[in-house]
Amino acid sequence: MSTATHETSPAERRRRKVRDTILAAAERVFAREGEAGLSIRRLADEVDYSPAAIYKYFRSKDELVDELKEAFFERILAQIGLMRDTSKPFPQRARLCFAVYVRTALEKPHHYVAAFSGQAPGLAERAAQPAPEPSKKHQAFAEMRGMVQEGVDTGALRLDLDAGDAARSIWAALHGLAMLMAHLPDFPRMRPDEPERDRDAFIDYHADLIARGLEE
Amino acid sequence: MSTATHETSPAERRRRKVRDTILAAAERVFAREGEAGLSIRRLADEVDYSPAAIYKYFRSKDELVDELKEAFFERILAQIGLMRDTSKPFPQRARLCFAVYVRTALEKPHHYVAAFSGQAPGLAERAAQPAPEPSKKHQAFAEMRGMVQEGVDTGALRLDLDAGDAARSIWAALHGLAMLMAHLPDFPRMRPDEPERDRDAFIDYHADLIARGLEE
DNA sequence: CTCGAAACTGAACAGTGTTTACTTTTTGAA
DNA sequence: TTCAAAAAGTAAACACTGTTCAGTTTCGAG
Repeated sequence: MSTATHETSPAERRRRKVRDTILAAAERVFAREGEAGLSIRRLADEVDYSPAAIYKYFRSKDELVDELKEAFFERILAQIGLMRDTSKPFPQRARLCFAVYVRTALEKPHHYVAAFSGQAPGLAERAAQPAPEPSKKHQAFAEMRGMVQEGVDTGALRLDLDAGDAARSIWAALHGLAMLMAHLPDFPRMRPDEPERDRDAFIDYHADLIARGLEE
Repeated sequence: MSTATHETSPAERRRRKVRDTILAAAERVFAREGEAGLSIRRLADEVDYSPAAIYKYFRSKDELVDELKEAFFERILAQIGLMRDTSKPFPQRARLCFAVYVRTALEKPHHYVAAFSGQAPGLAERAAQPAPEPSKKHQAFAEMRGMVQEGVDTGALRLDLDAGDAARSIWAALHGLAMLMAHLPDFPRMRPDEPERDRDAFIDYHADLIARGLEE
């Protein structure tokens, strides 16, 4: 190192730029066609490199895709974070927060589904890192728990609630709707002969039902 | 046809037997290793046929796997059906039914996850069949709706509930827990430093929270 | 026994993620 | 400026995948 600060050498910056180009191209394809549509060869084509070149920037396809997923979950985290400091009263705020989670997840259904499809990082490679992931998922969970705790403390929610368990349950319920809607393109409608349904409205409905389970 | 009834000729029976053998082998592998671990070549090896032979019995791997998934969902349907005629009072019965859905789903996590992973049969091949699937999924949903309707009619649940919407919401909430637990091998626990958690107990907890949202 | 249909197979096609050996380019110091 | 070492990039191969096709073998009814 020549000067002083942990600077970025020109080479380093150039490298980072190429890496980002690859990542951006991958993001484009992935958003439209999901993991199935994203092949290394196609990606290499898109950025005008050889397939092998990709491996100079990412250890594997999984690692590359993981980065896309993490980035997306960071957005989910940010969006529900925005709800935290809203001035609305608690019951509304909670419902809004729930709905925002699902709505944001559905901005990129392929990303969201993929985030819960890869091998659970427990069976395959256990004891790899001692503290592998405070991953965005966990942060999103922590955010939920914080909100529940506030509700319990202020008396807006049942007093006998354990914030952790309640947050887990909430998360599961929201996750389910997100997954279902990501999978069934017009979910609230279940048969073709039913009338078209408003997805947004149903998300609110679901959020309300969850909130009710915590209140009373 | 020679005699009278829609009988099964020896050839037909032999064919069915081979088909079932393949299906059984596929089931074995799939239950242990999921769709990723089930390749046509490996399956062919397992049943001592050539890979091409499989295609005399199944149009594609997807069709084969679909049969495994449908069969499994039939079991889920049967299990929650058992709860219907239980003599327990409604609130308990509902909670039991919810829990049974999740527990049965987790008997074969790979099956359950795969059932919601294949392409949503809407974007790709629309207008293929007019009435493509009253699939077991829909029947399971219908079962839930029936239960909700009973609860509303007997006054055990809120009177303003739409049975259809409520059932959808319930399904989503249960689906979420099943998916989460299928993905995270020790779900209620989120960090390795937390104490081990009882999965079964948490399923009951979740079922209770859902039920509360419908009562009061 | 015969002949057509059904069962079955080996080989290939087009695709996948990944690795290896090799060439080209860039870089930092003498 | 020169020169060697390191980094960037690549063609070709490996070991897979689902699937198809041209054949061969087996079987069952007339």
